[in-house]
Amino acid sequence: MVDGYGLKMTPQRRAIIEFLQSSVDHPTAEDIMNAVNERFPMTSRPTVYNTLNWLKGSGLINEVFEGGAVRYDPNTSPHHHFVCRRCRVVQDIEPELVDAVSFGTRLGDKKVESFQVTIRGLCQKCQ
Amino acid sequence: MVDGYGLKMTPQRRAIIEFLQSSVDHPTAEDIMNAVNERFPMTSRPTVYNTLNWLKGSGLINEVFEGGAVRYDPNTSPHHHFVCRRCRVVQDIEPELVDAVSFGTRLGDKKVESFQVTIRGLCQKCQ
DNA sequence: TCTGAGTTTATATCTAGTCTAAACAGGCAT
DNA sequence: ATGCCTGTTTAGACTAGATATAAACTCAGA
Repeated sequence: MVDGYGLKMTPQRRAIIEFLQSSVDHPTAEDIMNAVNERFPMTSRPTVYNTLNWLKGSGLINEVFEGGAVRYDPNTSPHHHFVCRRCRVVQDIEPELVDAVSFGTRLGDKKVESFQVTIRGLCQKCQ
Repeated sequence: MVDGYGLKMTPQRRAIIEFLQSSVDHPTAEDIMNAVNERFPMTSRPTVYNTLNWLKGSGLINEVFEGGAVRYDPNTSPHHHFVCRRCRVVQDIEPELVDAVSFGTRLGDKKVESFQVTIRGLCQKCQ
């Protein structure tokens, strides 16, 4: 998974990678730290974050939901959001501009209540 | 905006609501607190959060991005995510299950680089 | 005026994540 | 083998975002 990315393999990093590869439930950094500490007690928090940020930078893993502060939107009609990678501005996207995601109220076993499309890229100013 | 929701109007709440209504850029709680404090110095952080949570519960505003911990996903192929409202589990949704969002590499003035669909509802166990 | 429900405030606390400095480990030249 | 250099790990301090608690305040209604 990692060869060729210039990463020096260490037991801690191997444990983090193996845990991620075996996981199916999108663990948080905390989950990962707990799991790795069962095999390598005393693996420190910064090591976990260092490794995760590095794997992310190499494109080997993705962040599913960005953390950071919650943002509030007074527009409660259905619409989507565009986030600029550079300046972080968030702009509303009217739904008709997007080829609507359309599916029933069920998705396999799941009862769908709402969905949100987050589009990422560069805004006009940042291009 | 608020009449009929059983909310008692106070200057702080009015300022928060008016600021939100005039905003187009999805402010954070911090942004809101700073803005309200220009009109009502010493409006405390808990008051801002109380009011926001209350407006959210009344459906008058939406949270655009959930805060909380970042989650990591070793699956780097394009796919979407389902989040259960009750148990918070996150499951991968293969893209072919969703009527794909399709649009060009431009959306008006914006350069689109990626997009992510987050579907919310109840998972099988929680229904 | 008094009372009490609801609101605001200050403060403490919690969680997620980053920064810094010191200790440590391994590879390479001498 | 010894010493140096680079990169890694660790502990601990720190920051930001958010919540909990308890005391003080406000104001409508008796």
